[in-house]
Order: sequence, then C-alpha cells, then structure tokens
Amino acid sequence: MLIGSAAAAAGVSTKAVRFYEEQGLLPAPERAANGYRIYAPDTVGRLDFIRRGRAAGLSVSQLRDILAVRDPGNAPCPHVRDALADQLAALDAQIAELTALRNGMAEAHAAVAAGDPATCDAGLICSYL
Amino acid sequence: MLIGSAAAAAGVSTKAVRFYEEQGLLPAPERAANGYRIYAPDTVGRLDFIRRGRAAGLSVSQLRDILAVRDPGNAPCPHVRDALADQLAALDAQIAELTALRNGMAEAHAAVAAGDPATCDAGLICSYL
DNA sequence: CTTGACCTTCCCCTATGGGGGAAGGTACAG
DNA sequence: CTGTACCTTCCCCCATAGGGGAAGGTCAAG
Repeated sequence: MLIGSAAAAAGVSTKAVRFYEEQGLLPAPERAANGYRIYAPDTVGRLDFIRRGRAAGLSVSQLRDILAVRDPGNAPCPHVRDALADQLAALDAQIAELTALRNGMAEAHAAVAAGDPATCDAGLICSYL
Repeated sequence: MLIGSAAAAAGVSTKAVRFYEEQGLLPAPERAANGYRIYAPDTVGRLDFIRRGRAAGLSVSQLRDILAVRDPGNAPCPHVRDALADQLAALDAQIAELTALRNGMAEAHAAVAAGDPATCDAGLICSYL
C-alpha cells in the first residue's frame, strides 16, 4: 500500500507519515522501482497507535522511545518488560504532573467561581485591579 | 518606572514585557524623551496577573481576551472562570486519555512479566504497540 | 572621558508538529 | 496526447513563548 492509503487508513496526513519516518517512529519503508514508499498493512496499526498517543498528549520523542522498545525485532522479554516498566513510570510521572497542574487550576477556578465580584477582585486572580 | 524595574517587580523578563506589549496584553506605554518605556506602578500588578495566569496554564491569547474584558471596566471574573473551566476540562480529558493509554500499557507489562517468551514474541506487545 | 548599567530596535534561534506549495516524476484513463 | 491523481524531495511558513545577542543611544558616577 502507498503512503496515501496508509495515512488515510490511520487517520493521519501523508505529511505526518513522512515526518514520523524522519523522526524515527517509522522504519524506512520499502521503495517501489519508481521511488514510492510501500507499506505493509500493519503499518496502519503503528500509525494508529502513534495517532492515539499524540491525542493523549504524548510527544513524538516519547512515542519514539516507546516504539523503540519493541523494534529490536528479537525483543527479549526481560528487556521488553524493563523498557515497558520505564515507560509506565514515565507515563505515571507525566500524569502526576498534569494532575498537579489540573489541581492548581481547579483551585484558581474554585476561588473565582465561589467569590462574589468583590472577593474576586480582591483575590488571587483579579488582584491586579 | 522603567521596563527593568517593572519586570523585576513582577518577576518576569524585560523580553517578556515587550512581548506582552506586542501581543496586546499591555497597552503601549508612555515614552520618555529618550524613547524609554515609562510604566505606571500598577503595571506591575498587571504583569503579575499575567505571570500567575501563565503559571495556571492560561495561554497568552486567553489572557489577552481576559484583559480586554477588564479594560473597559468590566469584572473579568466570569471570563477568568470560563477560561479556567475550559482549561480544566481539556486537562481532565487529556489525563483520562493518558490514563487509558497507561492502563493498556500496564496490561501489556503484566502479560510480559507473567508470560512465557512465546507469548511475548508472538506479538502481544507488538499488537499493542 | 570613560566605564557600566540601563534602554532601544532588529533579527535570528530554540523546540514542537507538522501544513503549503513548488518543481518534477509516474501511472492510468479517455 | 493530455488530464488527473498519485507520488518524490525541497524549502519556507504558521503558532507558541519567548531567549540571545548585535548595534546603537543614554545616563550617572568615578
């Protein structure tokens, strides 16, 4: 399958596919005699995983690290397990960071939502008045 | 007061102050005969508000909107509240997605940790990744 | 008079994640 | 033979949020 159909099947753009290849999230694909990229059907799944990871807030470099876990091809279980554990810890840390940001924001929100304008004006958010 | 002392008093850089002016978060300040920006003391409060808003996860354009509401003399609280609520909802959604991804990965990790190498090599991980 | 600490505008730089479009090759249909 | 719909590489562009530093003006002190 060519880049257009692989991209469409995964819900990403062809630009994005080339970009992911350049960034090391996709291996260099086979090329047809005319230079066209030829993808195996399972590339669609990989692209879909990337798309979902991006939607979840993972960066391209994080996804590169995650994908690198399985790519040695002969991925031995201990290695996969350890790398996966590392990624889990990293994800947990990121979730914790986001949650902290969220809680700080919730605090500010509650302060503003609970107050009458006077309180608000006197409060943290509106005190510049 | 000049830009350096206003910036220092608010805990931001002079670069950031000029940037905020350019982005419409600060009105064009008075200028001294030599061209220096002259700030009224209350600009420090405005800068501090911007700094806290940024730290709370609001974007420069959100802060521009909030400040634009305030400037005619309106209480910005409803807008601050709405902007914070929007950010909060977006953050909650992102945390949920990331958590789902994390749980899927934890499943894979458990399978690898518990499973035989055949399962691993057979693509349990690969099918997820 | 010179030094140092300010200030000004200007442009380039970072990293992120691609999008737009040019210039050109290829494949198939009418 | 030409239109179109692909594909290729290439470079420039956007927003985000400024940082770095050049080249130059200004001001008070030693």
